[in-house]
Amino acid sequence: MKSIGPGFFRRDPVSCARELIGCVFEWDGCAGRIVETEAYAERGDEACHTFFRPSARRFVAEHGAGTAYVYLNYGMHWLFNVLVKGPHGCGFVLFRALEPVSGVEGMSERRGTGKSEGLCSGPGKLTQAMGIGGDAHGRRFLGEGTRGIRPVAERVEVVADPRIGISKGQELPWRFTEAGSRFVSRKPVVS
DNA sequence: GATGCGATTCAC
DNA sequence: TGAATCGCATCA
Repeated sequence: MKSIGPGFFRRDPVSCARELIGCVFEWDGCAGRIVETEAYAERGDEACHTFFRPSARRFVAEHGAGTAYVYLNYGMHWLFNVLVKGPHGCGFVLFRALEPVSGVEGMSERRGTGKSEGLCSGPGKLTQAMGIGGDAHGRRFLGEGTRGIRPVAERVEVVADPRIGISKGQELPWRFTEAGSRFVSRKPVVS
């Protein structure tokens, strides 16, 4: 079975984020089509952790492309990123929403709800549904055991619009969603 | 050891 | 639309 390796993440973060739409993210028996991502760039992006956190800059320096960057937000939500290290710049791809494919029962259990549309429609909900926590931080996961990413099976139409929930860098259209998907955290702004 | 804040979520 | 929520990074 073909799957995406670390080489996929040795390019620029924006291309990675866009091209991950439609891929299938697998994590310990759960899987979902990636329908929403965001790109963050190490340089020149005020919204990126590297802009204001020395520890994030250290993380980039000390880890390889394809490593998981997981952190706790609002004191309660784990957010899952993949480290990108390209020749022209590094950064992260934030996984924001999935269309559940398998392991849906486990997802519902962890989320405490039965509706499939809202199971992974947000970065915090996604990690809770998949059972991803801080123990994944700094770990490689591509092709490791039951974890990995499968490439797109069919062509998908991708929409770009501004990233969500940030106070700086809003001018960059670095949020990517599958056109018309009902599984995204919010419908993209029509521009 | 103290402080401030946030790449969210859910209920109203 | 608004408030909860609290661990972590950062700085003193």
